[in-house]
Amino acid sequence: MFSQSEENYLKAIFHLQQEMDGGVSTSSISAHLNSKAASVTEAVKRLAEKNLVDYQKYYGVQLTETGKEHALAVVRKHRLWESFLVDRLNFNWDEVHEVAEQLEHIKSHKLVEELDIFLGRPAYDPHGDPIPDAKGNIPEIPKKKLSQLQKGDRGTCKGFNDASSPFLKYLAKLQIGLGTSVEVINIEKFDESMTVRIEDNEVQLSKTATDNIYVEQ
Amino acid sequence: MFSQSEENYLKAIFHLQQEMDGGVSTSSISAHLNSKAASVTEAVKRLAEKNLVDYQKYYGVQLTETGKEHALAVVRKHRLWESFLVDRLNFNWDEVHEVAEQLEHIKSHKLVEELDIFLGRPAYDPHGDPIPDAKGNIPEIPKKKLSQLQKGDRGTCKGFNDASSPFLKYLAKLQIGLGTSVEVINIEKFDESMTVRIEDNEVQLSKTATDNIYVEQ
DNA sequence: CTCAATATTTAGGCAAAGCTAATAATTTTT
DNA sequence: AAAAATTATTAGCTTTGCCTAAATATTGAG
Ligand SMILES: [Mn+2]
Ligand SMILES: [Mn+2]
Ligand SMILES: [Mn+2]
Ligand SMILES: [Mn+2]
Repeated sequence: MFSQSEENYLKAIFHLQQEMDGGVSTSSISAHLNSKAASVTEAVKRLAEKNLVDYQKYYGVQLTETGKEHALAVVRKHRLWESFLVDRLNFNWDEVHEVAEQLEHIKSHKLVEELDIFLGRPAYDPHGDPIPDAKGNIPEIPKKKLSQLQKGDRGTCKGFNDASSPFLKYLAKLQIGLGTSVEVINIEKFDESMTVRIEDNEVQLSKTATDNIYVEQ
Repeated sequence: MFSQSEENYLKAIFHLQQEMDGGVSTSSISAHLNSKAASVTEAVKRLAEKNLVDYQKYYGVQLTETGKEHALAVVRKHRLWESFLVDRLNFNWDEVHEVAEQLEHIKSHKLVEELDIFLGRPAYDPHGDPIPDAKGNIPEIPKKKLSQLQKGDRGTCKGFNDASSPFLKYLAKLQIGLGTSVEVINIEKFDESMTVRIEDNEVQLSKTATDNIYVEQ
């Protein structure tokens, strides 16, 4: 039906439009996918041709209903496969993303459904991200970044925005994972870096790091 | 490393060279992959460039050592995934081939090894085909076609040459599966069709069918 | 409000993979 | 041993998807 490349664009646009409002810009897509802006322009033209996105020259793209449905189906597959790899095949949570990037493009309705059943219809993937159901419903949890907390606030880690292996390994080293309790001890004015308490240790986190950690207060 | 298309060619050549001796012809590859001879010629030139096959114009191709290793790795993945689909995800044996055609191209050494362990290192896939081990070793079982048996001979089904859904459904209807005992009751001279006994029933099988059923006497 | 900086699109290339039609080599038939 | 039939290769075109460099539109600073 759709090519891997097309699916990657749909997924990227889906994720980006959660963050921004209005159209998703050519440059944000190209940054997200490590490609060049010119390639993105060409790609979104093809997607618009197929009615998967609305595209206004110079003003970015937005997914159509069909485009969003398909993007959600890809996200569902990605997260189900990540769950499979961690829960059944002894992968670490920092090893699954690249493989899931490939597996998410396998086309078989039955495969997705049976995998879902086999895994016991999980609601969240190993990184704490919600898994859309077969109809594309996804629990809209209001996400708060750790960087948004104030001095003295406490919270529990609910997810991470960067699925890269280096970041996840870094978190593991600091003993930060899903469900970890954190307390903001101090925030440096000049670089917004944070001192947080995790169990009995105090650790320093850069703004870059705290921007990528989601918490629930 | 290698593209899906390249892997499909390697696998096709591997299977074809088991049957013929000497070089594998352009036309046999194109028939196997449902493509045109001209496309095959171009593809084998690219494969030869990468030292995956030896190619002599007009005289077909043969896999190099590297080419064979890679082909076996793809066959290993195909058969492991088929086993996974049938053993763990409730697929029927006639539904798995198309999906495995996609899954066999997923690139992750760890994934293959963990899947193998998860499945209990199976030796055969759901169709009775042997699964190569991580080093590419594959038990060379001497295959005999049902069509090669004589009147009065008995045998046990060990595998099938055609993995297509229609053929496998046909076999299921006749109650023929792996391990089924058959006895040759009669062979028609003019079309080589066979009457065989399966349990207490006698069924008629065309030469086309008996050519695709492997037995052990 | 104008001009420079930034973002985006267009133009022009390239490689992979496929196709059809034309050509050339091999094999089979007379 | 030719001629005919079959098989394989080459030539020329197409689409997808990506790139760089050039052109153009938008935006933001003064
Ligand atoms: Mn991921
Ligand atoms: Mn994830
Ligand atoms: Mn198969
Ligand atoms: Mn099989």
